[in-house]
Amino acid sequence: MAPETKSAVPSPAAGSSNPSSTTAAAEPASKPGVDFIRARIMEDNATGRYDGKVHTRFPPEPNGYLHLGHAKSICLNFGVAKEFSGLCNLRFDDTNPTKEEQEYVDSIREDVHWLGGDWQDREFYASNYFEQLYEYAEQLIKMGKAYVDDLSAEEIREHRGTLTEPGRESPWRNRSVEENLDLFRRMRAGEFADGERVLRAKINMASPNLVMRDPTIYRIRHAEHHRTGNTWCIYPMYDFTHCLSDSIEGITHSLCTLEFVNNRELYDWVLETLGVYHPQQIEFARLNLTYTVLSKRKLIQLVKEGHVQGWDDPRMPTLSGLRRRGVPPEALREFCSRIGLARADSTVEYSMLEFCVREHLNAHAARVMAVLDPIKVIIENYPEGQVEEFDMPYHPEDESYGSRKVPFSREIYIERDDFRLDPPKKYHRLAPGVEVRLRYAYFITCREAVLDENGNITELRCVYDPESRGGQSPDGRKVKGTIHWVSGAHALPAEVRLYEQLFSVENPNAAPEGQSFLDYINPQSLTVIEGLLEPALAELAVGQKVQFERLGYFCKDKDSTAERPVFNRTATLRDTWAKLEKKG
RNA sequence: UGGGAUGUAGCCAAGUGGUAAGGCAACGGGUUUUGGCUCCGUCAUUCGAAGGUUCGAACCCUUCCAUCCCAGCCA
Repeated sequence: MAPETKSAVPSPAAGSSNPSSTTAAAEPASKPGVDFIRARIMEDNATGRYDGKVHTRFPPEPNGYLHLGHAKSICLNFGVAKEFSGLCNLRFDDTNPTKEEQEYVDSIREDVHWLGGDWQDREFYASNYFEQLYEYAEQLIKMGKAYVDDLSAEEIREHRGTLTEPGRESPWRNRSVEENLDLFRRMRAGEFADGERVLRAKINMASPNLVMRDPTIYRIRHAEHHRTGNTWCIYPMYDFTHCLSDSIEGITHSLCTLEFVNNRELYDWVLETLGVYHPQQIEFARLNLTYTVLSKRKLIQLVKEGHVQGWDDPRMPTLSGLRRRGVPPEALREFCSRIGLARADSTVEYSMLEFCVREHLNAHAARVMAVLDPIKVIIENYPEGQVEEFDMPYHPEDESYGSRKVPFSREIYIERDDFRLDPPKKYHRLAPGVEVRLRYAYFITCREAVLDENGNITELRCVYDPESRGGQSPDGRKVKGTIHWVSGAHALPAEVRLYEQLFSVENPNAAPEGQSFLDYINPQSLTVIEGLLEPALAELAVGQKVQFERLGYFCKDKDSTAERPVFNRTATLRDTWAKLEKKG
């Protein structure tokens, strides 16, 4: 980008030779130490296990939108693959037709790509393997390692035993191979209704690990699958499908979250019993974040019950929500890198995410001026009808961002919070008799505040110092405050959406008996206001990110129209004055 | 009360027998035409607890405590 004056607001994407979508999910700015998974991969490479190959996969079920928790997994799986010159597949774990939809697979593809995951041509579906999986199931039956059970779901539960007592064997457990085969084939042929029979692995009803007490591996579901339509009426369960999908794809390291530790024994049993290629499952702690919920069930509820305006509501921790909010994918990758990877349950503070967002945007967002809570200022000694233009840089630390012209006139608007009739100690902004700098424009001194009958300030009368043009001190005198402004005659009205945490407590998941996380929804999570923007902002593209000086980072929303732009507040700037004032 | 997993600062997290990295947050200060950024400084005599082994223990042993996961024909 040429360092010249221009009118179009530069965007980080346009100013970078590396569009985010093509950089791998693997290049955070900070270099973390080696975590236990990478350590293990290095060890496997050293010992020649898997022939030095690294092949991972990101395996979402298309039953909802991806969120921050998935971001951790995406960065891990695609990151590890990239770091070790390996591959990472995108695999849809679509074995439950009643919960899955095409809309979700579309959003997942978009979100993974946006975050930087590149699966090239390796987009797979567990449903692609249905025939092969069926063959494996028959093989298990022939080995005497699986049987068709006529027990109802409830009866199976009763037979399973409890945490402390062993289970009991089903009366159908010892059917002949021939009978099992016949029954299983008839299950496939659609001769039975949903729930009438299941196929179970024959393992050990007394195992202390409940997962091993003859787990169901196929159930009957007369339902239309979003990919296979009505060709199947029996569907394999997760525990049977996942390990075999990993095996079929030649996965080396099957990374998943801690709640699957118990399932690993079954993962290994299936592959060992069938005698097929055996990847290793490694578990890590899932992500928890303060002030938010990251469970699919809860996110679905927020959407379906209308507590938010959709999966991409900017308050949602979904990737589409964060994207719309203005969070750059680079910030998310940096976040995932900074939170580390371990096996201890943990809850990361939201401030960690905010830091990553600000860190990236500070370096990559153009600075512009907007007044969100305007109060009119008349500059009494400025000639009526006169308009000047000030050249203002788009970025204080990066000349390549160029600059734009900003009009100035007799009537301007400043932030209501930048004036006090009776300023507290250490208040550096405007007050009666006090001089401040209008950023890149002039020094002004407040002469008088005009109040209405209720005592509300309606306008400020000020005078300016013509010698201070550009905001330079004419005689070396200092002003303590510099405030932003917008010319009244040139201001561009806009809808601005100010977001706060969706929940007002650190852990909305910890609702006591009889209450729910919904009771903690922050009623002020969204405030819509009318703001005034400097005219250069008329040309922003949807999705473009800027800093409104002294206020925060904002992103132009897709709801914008030609007449009326809409902005989402991505994050505020750090505000040490607010902190100071609060302390008194 | 069965099995599994995990406990290092307010929050993440290194550390794997030689005397507690780093980051976030917080706090103090310098700088500043964003009360932003940035820079400098402070922040664990102690690693869930108690015993033991050792010249030496967050790391090894024993016991105890706490938290999380598992009784779907969900993933």
